[in-house]
Amino acid sequence: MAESDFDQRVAAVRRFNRFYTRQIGLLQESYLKSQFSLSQVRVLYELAHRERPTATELGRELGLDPGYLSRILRLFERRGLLKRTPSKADGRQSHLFLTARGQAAFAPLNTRSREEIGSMLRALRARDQIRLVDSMHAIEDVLGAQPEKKVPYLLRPHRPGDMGWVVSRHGALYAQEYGWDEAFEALVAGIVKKFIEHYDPRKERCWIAEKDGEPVGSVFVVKQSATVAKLRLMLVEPKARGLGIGARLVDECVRFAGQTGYGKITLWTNSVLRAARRIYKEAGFRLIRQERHRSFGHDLVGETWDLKL
Amino acid sequence: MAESDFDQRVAAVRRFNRFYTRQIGLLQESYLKSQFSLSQVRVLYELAHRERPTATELGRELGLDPGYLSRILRLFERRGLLKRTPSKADGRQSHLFLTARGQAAFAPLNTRSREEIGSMLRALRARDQIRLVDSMHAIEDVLGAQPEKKVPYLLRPHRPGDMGWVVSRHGALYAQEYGWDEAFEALVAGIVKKFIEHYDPRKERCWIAEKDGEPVGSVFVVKQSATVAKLRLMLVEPKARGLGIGARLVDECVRFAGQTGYGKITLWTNSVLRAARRIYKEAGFRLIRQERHRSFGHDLVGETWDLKL
DNA sequence: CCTAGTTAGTTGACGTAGTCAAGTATGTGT
DNA sequence: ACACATACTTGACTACGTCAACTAACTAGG
Repeated sequence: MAESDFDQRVAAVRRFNRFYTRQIGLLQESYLKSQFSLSQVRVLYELAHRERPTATELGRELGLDPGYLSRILRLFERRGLLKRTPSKADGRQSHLFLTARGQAAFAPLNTRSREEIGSMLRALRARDQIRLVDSMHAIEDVLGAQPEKKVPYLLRPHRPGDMGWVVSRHGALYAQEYGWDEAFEALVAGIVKKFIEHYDPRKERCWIAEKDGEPVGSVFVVKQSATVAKLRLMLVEPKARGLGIGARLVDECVRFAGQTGYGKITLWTNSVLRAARRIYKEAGFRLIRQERHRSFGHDLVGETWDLKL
Repeated sequence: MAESDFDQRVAAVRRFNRFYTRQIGLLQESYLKSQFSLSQVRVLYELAHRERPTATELGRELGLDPGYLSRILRLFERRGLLKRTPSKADGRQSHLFLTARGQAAFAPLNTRSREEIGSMLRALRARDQIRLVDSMHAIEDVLGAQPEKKVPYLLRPHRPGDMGWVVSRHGALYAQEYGWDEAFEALVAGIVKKFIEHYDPRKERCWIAEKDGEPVGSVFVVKQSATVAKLRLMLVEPKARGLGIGARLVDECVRFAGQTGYGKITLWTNSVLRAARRIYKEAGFRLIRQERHRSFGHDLVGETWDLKL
């Protein structure tokens, strides 16, 4: 009796595997239209969601043959999607990360996948959606999905629509959190306008942090002079704070500025922005000077921070 | 708020897909050791569990390219694993079915897969097993797995261990259902012994019906003379009745006898075996003669049934 | 400090699984 | 009777993925 129960469970699991094999097959069809194979997309995904993993780490996670993976990575590197930095701890390893171009290549795949799942889900009643998601969690839980160390957000270059978001969220959040008036939103709008009009892709950059498909953070690097980069408009949505997104954004800017050949990166902020100040400090910026000013309807202390590259 | 919930659900489904892609990858590794590719195994599985499907039906179910499937089927046919009978309803289609050899080739794969899932499940606590299976059911339910038309059993040729099962289950079931004494089990043992000792693979055959990995039915075709085949020892476990296993077993015998070149298939049964009699009748057998006899502790009416091939 | 053994990653050689497009024969709708 | 769809089949192709051999760097033990 108990044994027969067990056999039925085995049969149920096998049936589910067949069912889901097919299901995954259907969902993966979209990759066929892209320039990447399924394995390549999986690698891209992991690269976009991990903190500078090593090749072995990826191979283990995805169950890929090391040789095969090595080739995929080499291809990505040749196409300029990927860079490596040698590991300090272990000379055999490298830490891998997507370049802006790699992030840009991944973004549409990611979006399409999300849209497909979204439209599949939308076809279900809300309670079925919940039942589905709960069941999936239960399975992952039982089968011991390790509590993923992946970062739950991803960075990507800006694209149409992002600039409006940057302006409106800066306006809304600073109003809400510090009571700043519309003058600030206007200032941001001006910065953004200038960025777009004079955008120099070789020397300037914008990153948007995305979580569950929504923008939740931004940062800009603009050229102040041939040797000085300026970091601007760093923002993280309240609901996405505590994930290290701010630090990651700043980190990305510093790395970019370093690689691009700037000698220094500078930024201007205000003393009331405590969280941001801490991030700059941790990233290695030094406070250079302060000055009082009245802006956005408040008396503020402006600060200039620098980092030598 | 509601939209953010929705995004999180999409993210959860995507995470599960990644997780299960890997999971399935792990479970499928065993096929690498076999002589078949994953797709071939999937095709074999469907062939073993469906009633004479057409190629299109398989292709649709498995999501395979028709050309690719056609090649797989041709290969199976060349290896003698598969036969086709032209469809009467549609001249373009054929109905596919595994030969005994095909069933024999599939059986060990099936067993290994079941063992692997079994050992994975055994590593879980009973309540986690239940939670897993329930969740899988929920997912299939929500995602609308069509209420599978597959037969929940499969036929395979006999293998070591089966004969003991045939003898003991005949003994036990006839004792339980009709009160027959041990003389019947002895008779069965004699038949089985003779079958094994004189087994002629070209002209004789045994099928075991299996459900959830357990034998649940049997039937034998033995050579009575050069032109007459004899059907013997048809049995279906009570818990597996109502699935059409009996009819399928008899069907298989008739087909085999026909293909093998016999002119007639005959069988001997007793009038009390109502269910079996009906199956024989439906398969096209005609009652040839009856005779009273006392056997196994009861007064019985023996019957001989024939079918011209 | 040396050695043996392990691990990270790379490369070459290879086969076949799977795709795509064109073709044949049969069936279906108007 | 016609066009159009469907059920396969076949040929041609390739890139996906496997396997084994190799180098370089790390680790452990005496």
